[in-house]
Amino acid sequence: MQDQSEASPCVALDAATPEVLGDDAIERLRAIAIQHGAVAAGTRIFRAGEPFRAIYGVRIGAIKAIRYDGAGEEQVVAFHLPGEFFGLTGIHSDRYVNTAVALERTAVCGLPYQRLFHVANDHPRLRRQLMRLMSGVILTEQDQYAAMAGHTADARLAFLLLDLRERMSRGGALQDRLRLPMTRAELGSSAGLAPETTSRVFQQFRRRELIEASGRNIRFLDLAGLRRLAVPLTHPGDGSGRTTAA
Amino acid sequence: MQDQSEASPCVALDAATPEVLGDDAIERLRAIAIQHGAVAAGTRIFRAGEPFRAIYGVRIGAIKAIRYDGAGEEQVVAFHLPGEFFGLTGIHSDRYVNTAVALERTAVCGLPYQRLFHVANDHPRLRRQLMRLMSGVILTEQDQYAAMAGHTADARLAFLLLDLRERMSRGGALQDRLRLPMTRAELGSSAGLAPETTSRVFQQFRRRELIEASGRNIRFLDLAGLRRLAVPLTHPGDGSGRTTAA
DNA sequence: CGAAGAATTGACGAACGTCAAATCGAGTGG
DNA sequence: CCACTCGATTTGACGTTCGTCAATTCTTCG
Repeated sequence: MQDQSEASPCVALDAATPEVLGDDAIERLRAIAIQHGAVAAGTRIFRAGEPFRAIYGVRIGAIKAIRYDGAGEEQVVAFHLPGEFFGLTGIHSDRYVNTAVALERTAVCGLPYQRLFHVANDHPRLRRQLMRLMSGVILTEQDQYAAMAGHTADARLAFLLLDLRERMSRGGALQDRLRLPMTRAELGSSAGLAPETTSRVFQQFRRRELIEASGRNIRFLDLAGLRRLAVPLTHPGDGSGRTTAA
Repeated sequence: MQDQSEASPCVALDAATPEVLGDDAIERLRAIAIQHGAVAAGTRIFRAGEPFRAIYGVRIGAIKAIRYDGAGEEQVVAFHLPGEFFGLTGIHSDRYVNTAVALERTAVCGLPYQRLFHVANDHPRLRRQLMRLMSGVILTEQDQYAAMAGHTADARLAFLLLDLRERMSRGGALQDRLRLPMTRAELGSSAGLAPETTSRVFQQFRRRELIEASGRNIRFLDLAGLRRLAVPLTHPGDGSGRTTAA
């Protein structure tokens, strides 16, 4: 279930091991994957409206997927962390619909879609893995939606923090410290909250001794308390972990 | 682009014509598709936690995908209209994560996933179509999310009504009348709003002469006005229509 | 060291949820 | 066919939550 994201998530699609995909598929994926070097914070990987060419995996760093609201206001649609894939919506539209921006120094790898499709032509197990990957993205999307709709600012942010904690500890034990790659404003935007509200909820969490937070550095003090606040996300009979996001 | 949903959306995957899929693929899809008879409102197609077997398409009627919030409160995740597919999240989890309930007299067709996968083994174009389908679902999910997050009740409901109008006129010209398959409470829940708020916004729309509404029957009086209210959904350089939803 | 952006804090008002009660409407059994 | 009944919808009153505007402090990076 764990992976070595830093190596290349594009070759370990959705945490698939070589045993799952087969050596030949791994080999050919490696051949078509484009390993991009690290880029600075603020770099755009692609922009909304550009023709779709490849899906991307995060190797190091973090990505935000954003849209521009009517008034040109930025709205965060999702965050993408190491081991996760993004740009998948382009498959349907032949164009990217979101803009992808690096939140910090970030390295991604690209899988040109046409070539990926050709490789999949020879590898049923890769095909199955791709379907699982996309299904997992739909799932995370729905989880996020359900966690936000109709809940208080407390519940949304508690959910987001716990979610980020899980996703940022891929392949290792869950940490009780983490460094957020995004600003309060970006975190709030992804939860449909104003920056000030986000900041106030952080203060409240501190007062209640649920977390310590100095700037972007977070320390979890009371996980049980946070979980009580957050939306439960009842996946009945679910023992498995989370998946990559769009 | 149009389809004959009532015949069988399972054979016209995501509005794919026979020319797109090829006659043989169509034939084999027809062979594995299970055409279920119409069921009464309130019937559960599947429940969260049940083992995943098939993805479903809506032929006639409407489906709501729901989850149960911590306190056992029902939360609407999505609506599914004729021609659209649901149950796709099961691919990842091997279980259904939502419960699917018929909102009115509804007929669906099932595509057993293992068999579908086998058919796709022989048909690259079907594989491509499946990827497009799932990508489209991710896209609609994100659209919905972006339209709800951080916007007023007015904007959310205006968006939802316009969205339902488009989706309920598949294959035909857009109607300015439609009959909503869901209650105010369900509509509100899917937008993260209380039933009372939903009702009040409807009253406001009536006073402003944006719509007529008696019970579930809606008539659009001022589309331009509604669009001004609703969230723009800027898909830059986008001339295409919408897609099926999860 | 300085500057620009990020985070915090306060005050205020608008938007929305909650509780409660009244009305409407569709389906049902007699 | 009609009265009845249960749920859906509406309406009102009220309190809470959250967004907005504005000012201040803190960080980070050049």
